[in-house]
Amino acid sequence: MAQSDTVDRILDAAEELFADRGFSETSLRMITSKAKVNLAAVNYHFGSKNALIHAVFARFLTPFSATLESAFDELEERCNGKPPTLNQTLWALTESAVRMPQRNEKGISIFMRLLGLAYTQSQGHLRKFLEQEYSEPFSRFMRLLKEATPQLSSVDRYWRIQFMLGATAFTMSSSDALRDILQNKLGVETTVQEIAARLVPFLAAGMQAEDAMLIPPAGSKVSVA
Amino acid sequence: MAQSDTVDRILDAAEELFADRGFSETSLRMITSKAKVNLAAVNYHFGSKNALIHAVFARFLTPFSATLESAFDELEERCNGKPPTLNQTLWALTESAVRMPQRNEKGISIFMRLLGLAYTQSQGHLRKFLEQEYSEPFSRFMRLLKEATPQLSSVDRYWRIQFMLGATAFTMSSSDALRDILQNKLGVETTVQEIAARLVPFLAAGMQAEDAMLIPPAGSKVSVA
DNA sequence: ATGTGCTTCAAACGTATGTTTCAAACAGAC
DNA sequence: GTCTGTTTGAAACATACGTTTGAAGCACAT
Repeated sequence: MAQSDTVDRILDAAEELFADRGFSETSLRMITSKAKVNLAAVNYHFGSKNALIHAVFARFLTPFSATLESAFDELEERCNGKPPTLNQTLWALTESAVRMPQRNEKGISIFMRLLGLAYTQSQGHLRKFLEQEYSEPFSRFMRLLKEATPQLSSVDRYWRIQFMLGATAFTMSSSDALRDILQNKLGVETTVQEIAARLVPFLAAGMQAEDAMLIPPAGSKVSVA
Repeated sequence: MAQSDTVDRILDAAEELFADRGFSETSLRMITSKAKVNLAAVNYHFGSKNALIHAVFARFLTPFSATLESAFDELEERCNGKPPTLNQTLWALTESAVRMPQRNEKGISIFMRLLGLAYTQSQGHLRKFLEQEYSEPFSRFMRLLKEATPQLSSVDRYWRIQFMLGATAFTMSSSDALRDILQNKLGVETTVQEIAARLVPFLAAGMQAEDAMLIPPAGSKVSVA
């Protein structure tokens, strides 16, 4: 699909294979043979496998972060002065993700899966790269979350953000498989948009949960009302 | 530490390295040199690297699933007849995890990280192994969740369980890194028990969220039919 | 002490990986 | 057409991996 330019063919193949199997488990030979290009092309065009990984992320993260920035701009303008609510902030994010121009029907799913891998697969170089390149929209999102949940302590907010990230990345990364299971079990069709629409209330509720922070003493029969 | 039996030394080293770096990124040579045993010992005692991975999981998952079963037994008995609440069910799970006898101070953290890896790192053989060996406590947990949330539709419950799994697996799989970040940023120390204690209220609140499925704010192009 | 079964050891095997090499093919400018 | 810089191609490189081998070591019953 798209143009038959070598660089793009490599990126397309790498993106899909990385999302399917992870980084270490995907060899350059798999990528180049799927892309139908010569093995040496990766090192010629990108320099190294790690640089290819960075390029795969940059290709969708750069336009996404631009879309996100303008979504935040619009949101803050619409709220003129007052901080956007948690729901508004989360919706701005998911809408930006869903509205991204997709290379194919699996686009959003691959997108999410890669983001999840970036976090869980402890590739030091990737972490460093992402932090350097995309710290701005990330911190802005964090700031909006902070302003939308002033009742939370910094520590509480930090962890709950991690929980949100996890629920999102995990669900979206395997959304294809999960959709299939649901289809077979209950005969229900589901779109990614619908998953997002179910996810956001879950996240918002969790984020705003009453803090029932009692670490139950050993032996206690816990009952959190 | 413990006995200097070769098998245990290998398991100890493998467990720690797997938790630190993932499965594919950990070589048998790293494991055997850390364990100070001969390279061939792994294949001699376990048969293959995959079998070693299974053994690492079995060593803590078998006693854990036993602990969990009895925690569920006790919980259901205590509720005599009435289904346990969502909070009770979630706490029974996390308590069982936290109370497991630890090999060292990093025990629970390694435990969680490995569980997270099992989900996120798409090792087919591991998935199959875990499903075959530990399906019973898993289905029981699912049944308890169903009884604790009768107000949810099957579809809603299905997705929200995925969200819970995701938040948990994701957070736990990178809990060390996340703890370090928190330590550096806010100077706060965190134990795994505290993370779990923060996670449970988040999950419970998300699970029981009002189904506000129509939230997309004004100006949104998302329409969830 | 001698033989037996299990365990360790150093070395090698075959395969797969990321990377490099250098000649051939190509495109566009003159 | 010829030259020039860029891209492709097949092959090799060095290294790392999981696994296998066969001899040596060991504990222990006879």
